[in-house]
Amino acid sequence: MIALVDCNNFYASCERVFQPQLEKQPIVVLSNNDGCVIARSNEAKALGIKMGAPAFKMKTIFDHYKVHVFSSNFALYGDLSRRVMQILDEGSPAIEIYSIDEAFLDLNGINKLNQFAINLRTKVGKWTGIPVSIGMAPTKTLAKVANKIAKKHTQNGVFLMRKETTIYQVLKYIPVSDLWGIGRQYGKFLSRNGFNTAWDLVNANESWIKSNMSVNGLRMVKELKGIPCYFLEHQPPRKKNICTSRSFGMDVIHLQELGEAVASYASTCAMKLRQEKSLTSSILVFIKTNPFKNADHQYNPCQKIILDVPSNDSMEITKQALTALKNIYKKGFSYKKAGVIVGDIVPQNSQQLSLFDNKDSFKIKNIMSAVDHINQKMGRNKIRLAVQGFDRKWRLKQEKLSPCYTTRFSDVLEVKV
DNA sequence: TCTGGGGTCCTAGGACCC
DNA sequence: TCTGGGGTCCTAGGACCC
Repeated sequence: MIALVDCNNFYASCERVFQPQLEKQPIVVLSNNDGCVIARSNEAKALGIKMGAPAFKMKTIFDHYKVHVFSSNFALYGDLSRRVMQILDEGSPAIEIYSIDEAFLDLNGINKLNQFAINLRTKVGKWTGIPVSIGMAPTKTLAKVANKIAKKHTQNGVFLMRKETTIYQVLKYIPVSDLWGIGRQYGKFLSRNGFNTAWDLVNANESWIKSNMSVNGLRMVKELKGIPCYFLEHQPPRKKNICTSRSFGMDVIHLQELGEAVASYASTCAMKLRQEKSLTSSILVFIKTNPFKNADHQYNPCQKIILDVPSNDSMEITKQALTALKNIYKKGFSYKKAGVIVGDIVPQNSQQLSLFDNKDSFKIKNIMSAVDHINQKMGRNKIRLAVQGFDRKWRLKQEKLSPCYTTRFSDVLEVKV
């Protein structure tokens, strides 16, 4: 048996932990640059605020219903996530952290499943302030279904789906588009072909499913029938690509400022590579104009540079990224977004050296680990490359940012007695 | 004024090799 | 009359997830 633990309205719940007066109040959290709604409390959902809605179009509703609006505070969400996952890890035989707010648990050897889940949920709530829902079933896909029921149709936030009769009964009420692995396109496609509920898929012709929805669709159907096709991954697999990109808070015109942004994203990619103990062999830089400004000329170029020797050195990766940027930059456009993607990633310990490379890689490695160490201790970007700039006018818009209650000393709550 | 960021996997088709 | 069989690698496009 597998459990899926999912934090309810995670980002919105995080904002509420340190502001309990917001209990029962509508809350939304906006994407970077205060662009779109990416999380909503139940009260905000009830007001009809849609996921992904552009914030500027919702302003009247926000004002009228006194919705509490937050910029995203990933330092806070990441830290609370880490705390929730730690509790789940300690309380179960094995865990796969699936995303910032979800984890699969291996339930092997646990007897009273319902009681176990209720206790776990209470503990997470008490220790972190984050409400979670827990669904339990024989496969990951079914655990996802069970979780949905737990969240929407139970008092205690826990739902166990084990007996075949229970499972099939539930599947008759689940629309195909609610299933894990069915997105917009497959949802429409299946409905055109007469499949409405998950139960219809259980009874579908498997070879038709495979030829129309690839092997992934087939796996999903098998999992609905209780045959496991996806297993717990105890160690996160090495990433194949790492991307750092942002929209700008304002239009950026000059190469200089664009360069600061690209240099910053490149150094962040290099830092993420070092965290993963990986090296990249290719660096892709892209810049984009604003696609919503129809009247403006659009220009969305990219360039990829292949490295002779795989690297995770910030200086090297940034230098290459800036070369690519200079190649694609054109005057006369207003740029809205830029990004760096590193790919062809290999493990740090299997670096293919070059016969003609005369860099002192040992020295560079020491520099980078000293920089990482200082930045970890003293705050992000305390030590950085000068090309990353100092004004950073292109920075994100974050007008409603909450304090980093748990990760920054100056933001720790004060209690007056 | 104003519209996010970060990933994975699969398949088909085109190129190449022997 | 009529043109094999077995591979690899790369890319673009399309689907999905959070």
